[in-house]
Amino acid sequence: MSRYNFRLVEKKWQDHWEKNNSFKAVVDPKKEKFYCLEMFPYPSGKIHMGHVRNYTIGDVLARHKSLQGFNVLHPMGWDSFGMPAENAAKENNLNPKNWTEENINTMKNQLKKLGLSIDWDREISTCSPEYYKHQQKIFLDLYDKGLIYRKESYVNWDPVDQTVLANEQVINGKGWRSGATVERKKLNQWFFKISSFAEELLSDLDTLNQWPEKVKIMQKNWIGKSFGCNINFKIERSENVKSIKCYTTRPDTLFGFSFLALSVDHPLSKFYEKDKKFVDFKEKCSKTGTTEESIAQAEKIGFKTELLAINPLNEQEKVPVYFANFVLMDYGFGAVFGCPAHDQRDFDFAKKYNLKIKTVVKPIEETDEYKVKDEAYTGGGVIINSAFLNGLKVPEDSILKTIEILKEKKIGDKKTNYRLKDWGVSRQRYWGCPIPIAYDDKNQIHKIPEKDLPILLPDKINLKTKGNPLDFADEWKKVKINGKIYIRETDTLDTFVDSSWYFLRFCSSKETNYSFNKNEIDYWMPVDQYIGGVEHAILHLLYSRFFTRAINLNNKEFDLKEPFKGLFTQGMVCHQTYRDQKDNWLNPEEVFSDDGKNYFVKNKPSEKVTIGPSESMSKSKKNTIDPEKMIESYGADAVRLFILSDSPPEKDIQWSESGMTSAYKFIQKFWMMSQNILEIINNEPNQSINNEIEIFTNQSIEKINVALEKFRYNVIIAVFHDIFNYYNKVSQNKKNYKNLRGNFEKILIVMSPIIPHLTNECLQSIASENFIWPKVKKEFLETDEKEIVIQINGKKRGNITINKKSEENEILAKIKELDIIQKYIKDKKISKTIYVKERLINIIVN
RNA sequence: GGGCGAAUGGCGGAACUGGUAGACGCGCACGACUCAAAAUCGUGUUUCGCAAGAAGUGAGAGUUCGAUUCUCUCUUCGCCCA
Repeated sequence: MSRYNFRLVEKKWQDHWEKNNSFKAVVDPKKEKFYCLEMFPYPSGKIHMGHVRNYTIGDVLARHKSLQGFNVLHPMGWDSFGMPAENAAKENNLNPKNWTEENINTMKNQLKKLGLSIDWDREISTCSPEYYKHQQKIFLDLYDKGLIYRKESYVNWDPVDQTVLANEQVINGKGWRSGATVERKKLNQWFFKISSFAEELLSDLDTLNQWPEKVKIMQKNWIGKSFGCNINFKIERSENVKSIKCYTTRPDTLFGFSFLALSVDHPLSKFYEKDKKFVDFKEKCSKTGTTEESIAQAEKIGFKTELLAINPLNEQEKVPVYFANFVLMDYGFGAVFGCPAHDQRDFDFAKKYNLKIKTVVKPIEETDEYKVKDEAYTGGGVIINSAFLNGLKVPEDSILKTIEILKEKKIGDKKTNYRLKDWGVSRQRYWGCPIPIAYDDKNQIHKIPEKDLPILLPDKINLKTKGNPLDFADEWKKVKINGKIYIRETDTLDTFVDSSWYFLRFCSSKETNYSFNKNEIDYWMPVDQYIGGVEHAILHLLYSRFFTRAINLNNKEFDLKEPFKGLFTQGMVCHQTYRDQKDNWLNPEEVFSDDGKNYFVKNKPSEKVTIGPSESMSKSKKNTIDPEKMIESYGADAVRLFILSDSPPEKDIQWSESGMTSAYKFIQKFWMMSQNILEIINNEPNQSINNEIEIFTNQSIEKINVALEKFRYNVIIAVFHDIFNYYNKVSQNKKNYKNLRGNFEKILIVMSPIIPHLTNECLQSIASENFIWPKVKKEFLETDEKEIVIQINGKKRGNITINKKSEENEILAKIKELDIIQKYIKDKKISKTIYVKERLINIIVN
């Protein structure tokens, strides 16, 4: 018998699927649909193991649903705008378009070698004009709906990449890509009004019952709804202002008021612009980033004004007014009241500038003499030192009661606030979707007419400019609208925009006139199962939820709010890291070991290698494994099997060579065993039925069904091994039972989502083309007899096989006769027995 | 600092709503085949103990006839937010 030649077999089936268009999805109202989507990749060059894991998980689901009779949509595309292409093109004097297209070609071929059940007819690429034309249309649509606006605002500026960064692209005050210290800069920017959907995006999380709880909590925190109060503080010693408005979530600590802090961008700042000290101070503040994190970490500094603010609850009390670096203009009104005793930030500030620290909340167990000492007290308790507020419970009663009082006194008003800010989408980059806007000489905004879309990116461009290359594309920038010459917007859209609606476009990717085909959207949407990395838990998913709502607004043709019905977030692929004696990272291929304990450098065998912890695969740590090489050495089925086998899909997986070879060995021995079974089936007819085969097969399928529902794919692989162990014994028996063929066929079908090439090859010789997912015969899941556990005082002491219909006293009588039990119960009184049906019997003696 | 989650053999991990802890795999040991090795196959493999038996799911308590599973306290680690 020949070894399994995976190269021939896998090629054969991949060609077969391609030729027959096996995975083409067509709207069919008579069939129930299933839209299975994995997050589409960025075409960076080659696929990596993370992709293999992501797309294998999705493929198993798509194939399973298809066998169950669903009409499955399983598309793939490319998130192909973005900086890596621009940077690579700059370095190598290429065109980003060519670089991207080459990568797409390579990666598409690699994905095909994995044997994925993808409808390639629907392929999209976000950098192609056929795609971004529609994105520009959507932009104009949202602009007309008032969901897009332009404003001057402070941004995170990356001085190396010369571009604006989103808050989440700033990590520890540094640009996520360049690593440069991020600065604050004021620029005209385009914004999407995501904040106007804040309440809806928050409350509708409750409807997403097939999303991981963890992701919903992350989104909830990100939206950050808070209740609070607007308070007007009267101001003394100023000719310019009579009062300043603050937002606070802790009005109940108002008696602890000891300073008022303003953002340096507060309208009041204009009266200080001639004061050199203030200008210097403002300059110093601009060195801090704009993220909450960088502001929290920076040292708290202030600029004291001559103004005094009056405590509205105690007008005798007047406190200084500062400009401070920790107050953000776009949160509340750019002004906060400082209560050092109960806010750590205010506490630090008060310590630094020697301001009063008055305790107004005490923990329940403390006396009224309690005083805050080394740090602010932010916990619950009771209000003290606060006149008519004294005794209120913090936070249950205190906040709402205080707001009521302030409202009565016409000092303040209840207010809900959100942490979620509008989404800045302008990027000073070439390789992105052009914004369909132009400006006249008075800088007035003009829409590019829809008939002139798409606005193509200029082919010829000098990428070696500082800043945005499009700013220097003089010819391209000029545009004629209604006979007048305008200047185009040269910023391009954040690539998160591209991925915020691609799942809609997949439904009708060939539709040329409209962005979507209503028929197809109505049928396919929402995505039934979305699969991807947890790193996109907040932004991509939130933006997509926003986009779907924004398109839905005032649109009778489009009836959808939540794009992703089910969400699954998979873990990362990790691998051991290696370093040489000089602490340089080493590739796994540069390392060898004779004993599996001590590792050495391959071309310098005397040099010892330091083994680091297993970390997520990354090029910088050189601990990546090339999927294509693995597929070439072991075959796609083996790679698919291994990537699913070792850990539950939501957890990180450790890549190991031994695990990979073990998967390969399984493929080989399963093939051998299958050939033996197929031979038995074809050669030796036999009329008897083997009940055991029936029971084993049905139980195995049931286990697989249960595990599939819960994405426990690693458990399915364990069942595969059980199946091999069992059928291998059956094959050694060499007896052909009447029910062997049917049962083995079912086994091959339920294994096919994970190892499709091998199973299809085997199925070809015994089954028809159109197999369906087998139904479990319940009658074979359980037998009449069952082994149950005997416990004495809760400890396991033995087993007994009983008939399921036996009564408790019958079983007990039998047990009393057993020798192994005798010694535990003789001379003792049985005070109680507990019988758990078909599970165990517990005898209590004393 | 806040939120969420995790901790089970040498390793990855299994265990339905509280009911036989360690499925399955890796590794390891021994054996078969072989002149030999690789490959393959077989047997064993939580710990202590010759055995009977005892202990055992990060630590400590609690609820229960019975706890990996529920409750409380603590430790360590991971992720997110600050």
